[in-house]
Amino acid sequence: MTSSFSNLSLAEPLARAVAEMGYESMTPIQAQAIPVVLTGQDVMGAAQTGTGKTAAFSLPLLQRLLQHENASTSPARHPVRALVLLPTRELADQVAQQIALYAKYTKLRSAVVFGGMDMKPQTLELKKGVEVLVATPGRLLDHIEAKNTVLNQVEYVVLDEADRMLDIGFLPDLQRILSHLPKQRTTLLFSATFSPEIKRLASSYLQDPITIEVARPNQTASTVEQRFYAATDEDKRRVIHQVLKTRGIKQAFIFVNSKLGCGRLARSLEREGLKTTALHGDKSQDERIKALDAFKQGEVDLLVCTDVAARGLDIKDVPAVFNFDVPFNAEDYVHRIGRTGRAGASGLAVTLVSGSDTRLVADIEKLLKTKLNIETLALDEPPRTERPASRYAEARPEGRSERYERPERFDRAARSPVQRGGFRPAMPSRDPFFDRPYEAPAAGAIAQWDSAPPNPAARGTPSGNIKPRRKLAALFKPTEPTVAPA
DNA sequence: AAAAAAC
Repeated sequence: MTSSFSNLSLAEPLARAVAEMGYESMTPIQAQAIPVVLTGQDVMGAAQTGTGKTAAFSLPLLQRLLQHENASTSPARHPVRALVLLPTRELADQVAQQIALYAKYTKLRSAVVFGGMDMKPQTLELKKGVEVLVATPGRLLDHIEAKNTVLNQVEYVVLDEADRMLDIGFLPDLQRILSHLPKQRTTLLFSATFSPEIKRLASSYLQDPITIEVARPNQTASTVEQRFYAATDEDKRRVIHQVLKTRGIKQAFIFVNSKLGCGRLARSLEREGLKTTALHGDKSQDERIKALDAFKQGEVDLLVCTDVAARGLDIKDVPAVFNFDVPFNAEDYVHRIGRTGRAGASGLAVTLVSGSDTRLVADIEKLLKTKLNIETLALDEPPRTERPASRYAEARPEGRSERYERPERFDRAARSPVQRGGFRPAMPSRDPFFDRPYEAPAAGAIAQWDSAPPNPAARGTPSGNIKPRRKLAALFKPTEPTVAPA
């Protein structure tokens, strides 16, 4: 059985677009999903991203839209007939661009709506009418409420990254959207991971679904080398430096668990001489686009990001992924490291494990059904650096006061930084990072606590800016063994 | 312990 696109008997405009894009043989997910989607049945598909999933559902979807005219409306109107929902703006954009390419020789119109952008251009497009609408949930609900679009003619719904769309954070929005759709419709769910709960929940949205599993669900690509290194929070950056150096890695994603930590880590790494940018959901859409672009263009080497970038982003040839923080959900681990080793390329995934993360690693072991070995990396002695006497001594012109050093001030009314007639000082790192003498951990040791201040009284700061760490005494108290009731 | 998605 040859699985080539030319055997599919796609409608001429679709076949032309596919040929033009250089597609010849189908990927496994395409070979399996396309015939099923063409029948119009519901689908639950487990497939790694980067395997041609978007084409796998959108080509047969477009084919069906072309085959079956919508009888209930005049051809002059363009009701939304297919709705594709995604959990992040970047993904929505990416999928919409692909669909637009596939549909470019058809008369079908497509559009994408997501937040962080002006409503008006989106509204205009929706009012002109589109057959295929790609969206993130929040903004779509906005448009529904503003009556910019009506979804009562929708024949096909696709939930991409379905496990995320069905998770508790998205579910209310999703249910509201689905309540606007006809009950009689085809529903397609795709994800690389399906937890048992999500599977159960998903099946309540599907009618007699066909299950497609091209790779075992919840699996990682075999081309990705997975490493787990024990490291305290302090040592984590040093491990990153060293792995980048010894492996000769040029570019990497570095995942963290919080937006705050994301900005902080990016700044630290930048100070340490690595070209770094940060990507997280508190950045403006403009900044998000710029960060991703800079990474794609190779202008920066490291993209420090939250799970906003964990799923589906199609960036070619990312040689490595670091988990600076172990993800809270084991499923997210699978998605994160799926950013590397795509389409058969080899990749490296390094997860940095501190003492409090062992539980999370155990969760990953359970999900992957694999024993994971936590190693200790012998770190090189860090180079000693010469410090100027004062932090800004080199940059401060003679006779200028220390107060002159802040280069810009923020104008609240104008919502923008105001340049002062100053200079941007060269900022030597104050970070003890490079200067700290290194103590090699015992083989197999896991850091017991991350940089706990030696003196409990020193926790917090007078300004109260820094929250005290967890109550250390409680952590070290021996726990009573629990006895099962008789 | 968090992130994402609307203004």
